[in-house]
Amino acid sequence: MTIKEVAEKFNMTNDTLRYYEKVGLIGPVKKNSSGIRDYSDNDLRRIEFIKCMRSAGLSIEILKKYVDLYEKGDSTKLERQHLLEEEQEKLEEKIKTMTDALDKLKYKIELYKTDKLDKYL
Amino acid sequence: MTIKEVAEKFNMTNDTLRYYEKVGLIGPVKKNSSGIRDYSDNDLRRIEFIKCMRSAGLSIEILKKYVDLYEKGDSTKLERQHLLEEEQEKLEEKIKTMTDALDKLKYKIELYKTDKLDKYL
DNA sequence: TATTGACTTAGACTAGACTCTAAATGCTAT
DNA sequence: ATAGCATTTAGAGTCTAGTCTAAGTCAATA
Repeated sequence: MTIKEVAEKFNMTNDTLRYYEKVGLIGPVKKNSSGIRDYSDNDLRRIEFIKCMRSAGLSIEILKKYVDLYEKGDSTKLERQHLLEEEQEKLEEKIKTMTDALDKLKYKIELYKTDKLDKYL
Repeated sequence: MTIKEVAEKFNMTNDTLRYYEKVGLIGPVKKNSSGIRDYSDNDLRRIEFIKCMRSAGLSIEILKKYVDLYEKGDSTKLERQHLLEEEQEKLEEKIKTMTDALDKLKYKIELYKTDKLDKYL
């Protein structure tokens, strides 16, 4: 699969794909005889995972750490699990924060709708 | 209230408070005779709102737009409501995205825990 | 064969949101 | 009154995560 096809499939840019490869989140992707990337199914699986985690706000740094551990082999399984568990906690907290803000936002909108808005911002 | 007290109360830095004031999210905050900020209750209310919305990911740009509309008076009520409704939608989508990612993360952790991990990242 | 368009690289640039620095002034305690 | 810490300003610097540019290569088409 070409970079363009992958980019379209996952709704991201060619630049971002090359950038992820450069920082070591994916690949190195195989190139054909004339130097053009040809993404494998395994590459696609990784990209999907990375994309999903990035969209949830996991940093490139933490994902890189996870990928590096994975590359080191089975001996890092427990460490990888712990890393993911930490990110799970952070994510749960973030979702909680956002849900609280959403509730406040909804309440304020309700004040607008019922014209019970007070004099403050 | 001094900038330091406000910063502590809301767990942010003096710099951030001055920055928010510079870009027009709050204030201008009153200064005492020797030029030092003295935050009013109204300032605090604003800061709390801004802080909450920022923590949910609303951009400074959009919050500035909201504040500017507020400053223009009652004639902008409907526009403000619409702005908030749009942000509500975005926020709901973001929470959904994050919840989906969280589910995948939990599933992967479960694979680690039960040692059913497949050979992929 | 010439052009067009996709791909490649290295490296510069950008946006957003702070965060820090320097130099000046002010407040408090000794 | 002097030290030592907090505050002020303008403006520079930082960090993250891309995004863009320039210069070059390659394959397919007119």
